[in-house]
Amino acid sequence: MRIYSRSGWIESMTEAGISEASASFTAGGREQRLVKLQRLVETGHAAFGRAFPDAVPLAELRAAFEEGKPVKAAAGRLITVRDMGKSIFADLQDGSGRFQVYAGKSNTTDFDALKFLDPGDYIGVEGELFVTRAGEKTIRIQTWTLLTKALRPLPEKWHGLRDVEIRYRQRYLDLIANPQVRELFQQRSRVIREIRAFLWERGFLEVETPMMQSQPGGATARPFKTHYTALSAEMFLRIAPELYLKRLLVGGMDRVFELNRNFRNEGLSKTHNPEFTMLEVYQAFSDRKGMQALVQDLIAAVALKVFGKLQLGSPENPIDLTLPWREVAYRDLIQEKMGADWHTLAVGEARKRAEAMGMAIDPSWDLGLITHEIYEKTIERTLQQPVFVTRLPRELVPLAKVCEDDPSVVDVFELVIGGKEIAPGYSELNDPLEQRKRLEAQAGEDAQKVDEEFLLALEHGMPPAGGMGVGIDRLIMIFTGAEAIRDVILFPQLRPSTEH
RNA sequence: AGAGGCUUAGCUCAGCUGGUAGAGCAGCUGACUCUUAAUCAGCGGGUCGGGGGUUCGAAUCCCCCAGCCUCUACCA
Repeated sequence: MRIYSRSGWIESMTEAGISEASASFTAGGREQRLVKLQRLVETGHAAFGRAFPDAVPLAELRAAFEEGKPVKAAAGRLITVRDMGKSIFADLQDGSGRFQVYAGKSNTTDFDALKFLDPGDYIGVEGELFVTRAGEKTIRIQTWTLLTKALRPLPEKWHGLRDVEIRYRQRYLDLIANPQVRELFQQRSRVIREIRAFLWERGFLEVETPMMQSQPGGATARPFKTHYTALSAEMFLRIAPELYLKRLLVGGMDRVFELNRNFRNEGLSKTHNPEFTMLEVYQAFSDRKGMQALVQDLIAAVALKVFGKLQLGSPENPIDLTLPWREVAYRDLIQEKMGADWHTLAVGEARKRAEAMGMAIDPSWDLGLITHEIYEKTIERTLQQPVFVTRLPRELVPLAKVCEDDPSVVDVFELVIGGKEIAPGYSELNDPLEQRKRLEAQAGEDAQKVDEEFLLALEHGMPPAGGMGVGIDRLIMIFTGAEAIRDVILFPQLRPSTEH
């Protein structure tokens, strides 16, 4: 018998020697499921169903439950099936949750064909609501429709899916098997929506600037290279949108933001994925202080909207986002941790102390570099609660204005939460002559060239402005207590695999 | 990119000093009209990540390769 041969599944069954007479069942259940699919088709069910409109989300059925109420349409994936002969209980799962369904030989149409269903299949049902003796809210199925036959079994129902490689490579299985994973990504989506809503309400315009750039800039990072055939040009995936967003400030777009991906050709770690989501915000006539206020209001407001509270993080690393957040100058923070005399030390003495802390210090480094190494490697990770570290050494930030009272430091903040850098913000440098000097000084060491078109834009006049960026993936980690960035990215970068 | 660890059935995991590969869940057959990790009886399922070596004999010891994890490096 040949049914639905277009996709070739009947052929593969034939090749595998599977027929009605001799079902040579093998592990994994795929062949059995192909046979069951064939049986379902023979009893008049569409192999793979079409639209099943008006299906009520299962969570709504639960919320508006009334004994005896008819259910015109509900649909979902069979998760568990408890077959008791003339009576079958099963759990149906859709995007909103799970709901038990019941089929009885005396009250369900086409009852016998239910035996050909498996966990993983999608069905649509019609029936009525009732409560079982055990008190479980349930749909009594009157009629049912096969929507999709799953040819592969689900992951184990009790232990769930633990194998991290499968969880990331086949995220759909993770989402099916682990409800908390699905919930986390729902939260992520809501966070992003609330960020947009917050900024929109304050008059910011969302824009999209090039991801493919001939001159990557706005950060110091190794870019991904690609080739544009039509232009015969080498292109780069952007490492930051900053220089384009500033061109928009020059163009008179006073309040802009972009919420999108950046790409950096760097290694993987618990806190690094090569493509990551970044929010960048620019506001004309503002400055570092204004952005600091904006970012803390933004993060606290979004946390309240999505999670309903400001106490987040994990039990091991609780985080309290109650406002206002601490602000401390870089220099003072170093003194607090390293001793009041730190900034007056001779380089040799500083190196000795750093090495005594177990740090590897390059002999050529000056006091500033040694200090920053200590900040990044030991101090930053101890900053659990939100803190704005301000007044960083100017060498570290070439795109920011220097402080009025001390030109050796720049008017910036670095927001640290949970020991991780979450958001930098600056009083943006709008002096094109000074900007050129700073970029050239930095370009000297690296292969990174000066972006002449950006400087040309600045020469047309950029209003004084504050700017900031928020690492969205890391923010989600803080909010949800996730310990690895891969747990907040649906498809994190993995090495290409040829197996299976 | 460097160091260490891990890889056994579809899934979760046992497998001791080398001696014919195990369990639970999933699957198959049967029983059962209120189960919910359904239960009961029976059955099938493996290139032990891949390749090579040592050995009478390798999941187990050695070498190479691959993937994953952790740390380090580049960075947010």
